[in-house]
Amino acid sequence: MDFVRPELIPDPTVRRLSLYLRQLEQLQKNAQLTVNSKQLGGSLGLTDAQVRKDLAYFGTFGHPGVGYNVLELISRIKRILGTDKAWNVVLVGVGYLGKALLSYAGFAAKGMQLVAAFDSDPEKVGQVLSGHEVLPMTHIAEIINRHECRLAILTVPADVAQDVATDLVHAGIRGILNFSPTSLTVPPTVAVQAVDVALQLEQLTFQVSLNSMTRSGVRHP
Amino acid sequence: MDFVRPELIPDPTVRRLSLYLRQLEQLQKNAQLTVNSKQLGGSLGLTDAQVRKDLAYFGTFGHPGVGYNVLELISRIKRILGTDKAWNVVLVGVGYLGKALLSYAGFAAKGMQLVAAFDSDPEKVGQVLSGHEVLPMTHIAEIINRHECRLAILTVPADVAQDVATDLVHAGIRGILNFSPTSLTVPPTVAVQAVDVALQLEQLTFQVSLNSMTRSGVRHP
DNA sequence: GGATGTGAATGCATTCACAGCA
DNA sequence: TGCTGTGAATGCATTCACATCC
Repeated sequence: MDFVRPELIPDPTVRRLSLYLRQLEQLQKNAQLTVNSKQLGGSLGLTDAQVRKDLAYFGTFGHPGVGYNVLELISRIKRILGTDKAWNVVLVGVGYLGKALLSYAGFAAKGMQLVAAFDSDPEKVGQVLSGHEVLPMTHIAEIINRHECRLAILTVPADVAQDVATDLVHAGIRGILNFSPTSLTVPPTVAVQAVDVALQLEQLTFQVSLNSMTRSGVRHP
Repeated sequence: MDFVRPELIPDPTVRRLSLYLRQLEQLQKNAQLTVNSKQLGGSLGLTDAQVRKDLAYFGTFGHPGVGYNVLELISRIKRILGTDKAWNVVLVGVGYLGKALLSYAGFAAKGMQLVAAFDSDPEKVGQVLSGHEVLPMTHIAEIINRHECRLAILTVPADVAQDVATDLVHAGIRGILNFSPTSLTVPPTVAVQAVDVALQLEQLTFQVSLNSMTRSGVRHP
């Protein structure tokens, strides 16, 4: 990577970087060559200043009077996010969700190589799903080592998630995409991203309840 | 709901409310009767002050010198989030992900009634998946009306997501759980929660790259 | 002219620290 | 004493506004 003092980049900025990338890839498909901060932010509901400040954390790659070169910006952001390289990934827990993720094409598009899937259920071990053989949990450490995996997708039941996570970390995993509804405790050298559909549904019901309140019912001036 | 000036509650607070609820339900299983702000926050990596401030937005239901009554707090938070009532939900887009979500038990646990699934593919229409018959898209408005659905789960390809979302909103949907990797444009009366696995993977690769940089490589003082 | 990059100003969210209650 | 609820203080993130450059 090529920016200074990386530790003090705001988390929200990194989130938006992914959004910019998504938007830019769309523009690229439409054969648009350059984009300015107002356009890029507008479709995402962000201000132009926000976009410029975000990008400025990582260097200065805009062109005053013109905007940003779409292809250039795509490649810069990919390098920043680390998706310009290939990553080997393991998936643990082949339930409904795990199966769905095994057949998810988006991983490969982001440079993710799914090298193996694991499950503790002997019934599932040996099955081949979307081209991936399900292996027993006992092989986790060996496979992670052999393929130098740094990322894991965790789709096991909540009550075993912490134990599995600890094993993964010991085996060398440095980032976990956690689909189990539990807060994992891991060393500070390990990153965790939580995906919790139930939680997001609750956010929705809250917002919807709120909207229906503030618009129809009593006004709060 | 029973709190004043709901429009000025910080978004992060609402997110954490869901986390508290998850934690509290765990405590309930362990038959713990009360919990103080330090315990509740600790397991989630939050300070005690944070917990107290969050809860105080919605009233005063702690007991000085004691803490919070677990059962009472669960029921209060559920009421705040709106998950004490039942919600009818439709799912649109029966791909790999849609199928996985149809068999997801977590919905029912949060009071969600999945009333129908829709897909535009004639091959899929008529199939019964996890007890839900797949209906053609032409029936969306009618079903939403008949069951007074306010929530929708959107698992269609990105290029049709905006059109489907617009239809859903016209049919009366007020909250969308969006799994398509696109930013939806909807009226301010409609809430959207985005679930983007590819995006979260990018966050992970960023953090992992960062960690391996700042720990082994050059230090940035 | 048109758009970037950036210090300064603003606006939020988190943390502190303590009064008050059981 | 132990813990809550909360104004005050701090710390971040966003927005403003303008000097700068193509």
